[in-house]
Amino acid sequence: MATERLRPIEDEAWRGFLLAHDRIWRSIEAGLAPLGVSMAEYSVLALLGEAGPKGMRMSDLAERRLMSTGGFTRLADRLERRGLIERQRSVVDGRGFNATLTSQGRALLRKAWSQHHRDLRTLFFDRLDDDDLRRLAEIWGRLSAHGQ
Amino acid sequence: MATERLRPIEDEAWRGFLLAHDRIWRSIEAGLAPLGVSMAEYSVLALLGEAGPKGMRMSDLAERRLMSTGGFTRLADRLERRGLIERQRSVVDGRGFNATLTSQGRALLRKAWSQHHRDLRTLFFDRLDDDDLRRLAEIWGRLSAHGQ
DNA sequence: TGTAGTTAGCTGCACAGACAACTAACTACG
DNA sequence: CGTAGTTAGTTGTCTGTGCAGCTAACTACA
Repeated sequence: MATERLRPIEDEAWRGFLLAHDRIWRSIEAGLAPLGVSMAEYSVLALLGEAGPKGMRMSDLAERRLMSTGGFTRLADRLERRGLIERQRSVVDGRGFNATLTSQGRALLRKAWSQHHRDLRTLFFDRLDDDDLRRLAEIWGRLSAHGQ
Repeated sequence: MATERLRPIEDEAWRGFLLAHDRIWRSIEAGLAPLGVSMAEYSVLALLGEAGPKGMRMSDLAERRLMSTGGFTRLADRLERRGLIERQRSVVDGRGFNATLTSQGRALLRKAWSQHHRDLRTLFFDRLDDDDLRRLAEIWGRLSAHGQ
């Protein structure tokens, strides 16, 4: 309970983290918006793009996206309704579904990917050198480490 | 259009950023949840706490919170309905309202603040030394710089 | 093999927030 | 002073997501 005030440098590092994330996230969303995809939607297409023709299980997609399975069902519904992905009942597990990109989905992914990377460059990578990137990666590792 | 693949270190720095933010954000929300406040609600209380008895304008709060004024009206409604803040018509500008903490709000802020800082310590500050913090602050600065 | 427990995904409901349209109040300029 | 334009805040509507509860399918163990 004896939590004492943050020191200025702590405050700056923390507030900056939140602010930078917010700013960059919004910018990237705004870049994708003209293509009609949100970050959430884009990232599903990207995951399926990486997965190739065998696709991915719904639950794995939900987990990678860090969202609830309920929420992900709706997200997949939207993508399927727009003809960007397809769901097939899994052969090995009758409860599950396998999602794959349609060719339309693949086409949109290409455009979105290119936009996304362009924005990422100007917002993030152009402003950081390799030393920064290594340091960041190392810091993320420490922040995610299990114990304290 | 010649956007080439991300290098591994870029990928790691970027993905780690998103992941770390998500993880920490959720943990802090979870810490506040038993007190019945979300991060959004807490941060309004915190802003009003800093502002002192003179309070803050609705629009300034919305801006600091990086949310739409429409959305902020609802957020303020919730806090007011729970007796945590009060709105008074501004004396100097008849269109505006000034929000201030009630004593109930101040009491809740104290508890939430302490919880928030405890979590922030174990999730963030305990894992980073001053050199990390300085480096982060510097990086956030570069990421928010206007031009490229 | 049958039964108990678990898992995958879907659905109903609730809620936070965005956006656009609106009203009331302010400002500037002829 | 009056009129045109701007600003502060609210409201209606919509969308995305979480959670709890559900069904169907799987697994393990007696």
